[in-house]
Formats: sequence, C-alpha cells, structure tokens
Amino acid sequence: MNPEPVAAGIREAILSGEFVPNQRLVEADLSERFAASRAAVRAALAELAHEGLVERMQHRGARVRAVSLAEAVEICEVRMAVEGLCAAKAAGRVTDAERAELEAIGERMRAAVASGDVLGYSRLNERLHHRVREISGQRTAAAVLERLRGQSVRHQFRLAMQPGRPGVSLPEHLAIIEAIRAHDAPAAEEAARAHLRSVIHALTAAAGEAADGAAAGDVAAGTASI
Amino acid sequence: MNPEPVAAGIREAILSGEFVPNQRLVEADLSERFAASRAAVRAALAELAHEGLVERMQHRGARVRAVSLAEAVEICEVRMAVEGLCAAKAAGRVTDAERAELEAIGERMRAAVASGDVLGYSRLNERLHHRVREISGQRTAAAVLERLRGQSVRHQFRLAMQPGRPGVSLPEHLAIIEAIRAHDAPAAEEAARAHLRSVIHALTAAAGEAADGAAAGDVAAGTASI
DNA sequence: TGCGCCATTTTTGTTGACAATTTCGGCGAC
DNA sequence: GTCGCCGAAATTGTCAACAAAAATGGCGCA
Repeated sequence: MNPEPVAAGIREAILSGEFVPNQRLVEADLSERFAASRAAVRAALAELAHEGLVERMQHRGARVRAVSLAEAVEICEVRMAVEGLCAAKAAGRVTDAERAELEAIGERMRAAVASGDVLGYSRLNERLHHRVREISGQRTAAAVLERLRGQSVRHQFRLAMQPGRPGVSLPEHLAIIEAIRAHDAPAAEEAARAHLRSVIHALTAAAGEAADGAAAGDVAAGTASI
Repeated sequence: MNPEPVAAGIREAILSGEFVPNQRLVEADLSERFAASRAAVRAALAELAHEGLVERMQHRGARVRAVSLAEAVEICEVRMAVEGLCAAKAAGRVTDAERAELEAIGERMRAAVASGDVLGYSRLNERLHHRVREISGQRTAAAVLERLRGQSVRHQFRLAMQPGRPGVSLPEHLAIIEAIRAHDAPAAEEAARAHLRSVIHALTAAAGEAADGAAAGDVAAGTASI
C-alpha cells in the first residue's frame, strides 16, 4: 500500500536484471505483483524516475532506462571527482578501528582474487566503496554516489565479468586503502581517481565486444565489481 | 492541473525566498494558490522532496527544507569536485565562438564589479557557471550540479551580499575563464576548485555573524553570487 | 491556577472511478 | 498486395470522496 516498498521492489528487480533495459513497466501489472494500489505504484515510478532508473514519457508510461556506454563513462567521470573527494576526507577522519577494518577488507580482497572468487571480490569491492563513503562523513557526496551507482550497476557488472579485471583493480583498491590508512589525503584522492580512470579505460576498451551476455545477472548483481 | 507547473511555482517561491525555511506547505493552500488538484500538489511536493528543496514527514506534511551551514559546506565541497571536472572538460572542448562568449562574460563581470552592480554581477556569475557546465558536455555532472545549486541558493545569496565578496571572486572567475580559453584543462580544474575553496572559506568565515538578513531576497534570488 | 485527558478540527494518506491519450487490429481503397 | 483510416482495447492521467492520523482547543480535576 505504501509507495516505498513498491519502489524498493522495482529497484531490486531492475538492479538484479530481472527487469531489462527498455522493458515497459505497466502500472496495472506492478500493482498486482506488489499487491499495492495503482497510486502507490505511480509514486514509486516517479521516485525511480528521479533516481534515474526508469524513464517516463507523457501518456506512454514508464520503462527501465537504458544507460548508454557514453553515459556510463560520464557517470564514472563524476564518480572519479566525488569518490576522490570522499577518499581524501576519509583519510583525514579515519579512526584506528576503521583503519583496521579497511586493512581486513584489503586482505580479504587479496584472498578472493588469489582464489578466483569473483563474486566474493565483487561484494568486498562494493563494501569497500561504501565504507569509504561512510568514513568520509560526506553525506551529500554519499547521496550523489549512491544514485549514480544504481544507474551504472549493469555496466559495472559487465566489467566485473571481464577475465583479467580483478587483477587490475586489486592493486588500485589496495592503494586507496593504504593511502587512507596512512592519513594521506592527497594520495587517497589520487588513488581513488586513478582507480576510476582505470574503470573508464576498461569500459571504453570493452566497447565493441560483448554487447550481449550481461543479461545473465540475477545472481548477486548489485555487487558488481568496480 | 499538471504537477509540473505546480512544482515550478513552488520551486520559484522557495528559491525567491517567499517561502522561508521550515515554513509548512499545506496541500490545500497550495492547491488553491496554484488552481490545481490536491493530487497535483502532492506529486509536485514529492518531486521537490527528491530535489532536496522540501522535507516530508509521515503524516506531518511538507515543509521547506532548511539547509544548515554544515550542509552548505558539504554541497560546496561536492561542487568543488564536480565543477572542477566540468571546467577541465570544457577546456578540452571549447570552440572559438564559446571562447569569445566567455571573454565577453568576463569583461562584463569586470565592468559590473567596477560599477558596483552587485545584482548584474550575480547574474553574470550564474550565467558563467551555467555556460561552463554546458560547454563541458557532461550532462550527468550538469544534472548533479543543478540539483545542488537549488539547495544552496539561500546561502549563496547571503554570501553575495557580503561587502568585499565580489572583489575576491572576480579574479577567481577570470582565472577560470582564462584557463578554459587557453584550452588548459589542468589549470581550469584547479581554478574552479580554488574558486569553490574560496566560497567555502567565505561561508565558514561568515558563520556566526548575520544569521538574519537573508530573508530580503525576492528580487533576483536564484542568481546569487558564487 | 496548572495539568492532563478527550472531543473537534485540520491535515494528510488512500482508494476507486472517470476522462484522455495512445496503441493495436481490422477494413476498405488504390 | 500495400497503404491509410477508423474503431476498440489497453494504458495512463486526473479527480473527488473517504479513512486515518495528528494538531488544536476546551473541559474537568487536582
């Protein structure tokens, strides 16, 4: 009956890949699926439209928004700037307990990559980025990043599936962790930016090839490796 | 009848200072004022809540969100990162026509400050920032910045009214213009960041004093000097 | 006189029905 | 056989009434 659980449900369906890009979202269908009134569905769709996950056209209903590769690159560029800020602020505020936590995440990342556990690595990756945002204490930046993340989950997931990718991103992640642990704000900012630059590079490199395949993602999408 | 004109009307009333922070926004009143149904008002309020201009609490209605000084600083920090990105990209893409346009804006800014035309300077300032965003071609960044701007208009306005402020910000703006005109991306990024750093400094400096006064802003608010 | 409780009023949340628009299918003309 | 047109179905947009919750004011009681 409330709009929020409906929005959460649709969001999860989109992020998990159950609802594919450009799929039409008919209000009556969603209303039945989530056992909510059409007004609630409507409000939920409006919310998701503001998050950039769905697209609405006058009298034509809502559909899952397809973010192009160019847009994904744009999103990564903004993330580069904002995550750089968060990393720098985190380096200036990190506590000893948090330093230990980051180190633990780094160790587990190393182990995951060594054992070829791509899924586990993806989860740790997601957790690392999330934790850095929290440690930074920058709620505005965190909110911006959270919204951007939702829009690019699909591309991130495709990237994480790439063969050599974890081997490239692991040292980048470790560099971020080390800089923050060392309270070195400029180094943390640069490490975060370098990491995102690398993501952009990988995205554009994987441009022509494999425009398919990414549809297999209902297992653990939303934890895509960055 | 449509939600959009209602949202636009409320937005303008908030940005112009007619609706002051923490003012309650009663749906029935708005419904009468804008000659729209309550459902339209409701949708408009939801939209504005997502923009961060109003705050809604369950069963307690909507009120104009008051952004604290700390939040305004956070917003400026994010702007520092993202406007830096836009300036850098603009430097790499600016055309000759746009270079001339930027130079013209710079000249008019100089003239406005020389003649003490604070209002005109504010408008040029708004226009410069907007134009740089456009030239950058970074739609994602532009969207992020546009939303942040709405939330901090009130603080920006208070800042623009400060006595010596235009004299400080003018050279910063000119530096941004010059770097973009010279196609010097790193310099443009640094100039934009320096400018925002300066804004943050001025914001925190003007912390204790003059928590009043800013309510006089229905003339040309929304063009507040940055 | 001051405090707490209850009825009233105001305001928000929700639902269902109705109107407007688009889309889809069949029919006829060329 | 194909194109364009017209009606029906599906879908979205809008509204007004109803229900639920919170704010308000008055009353009794200590």
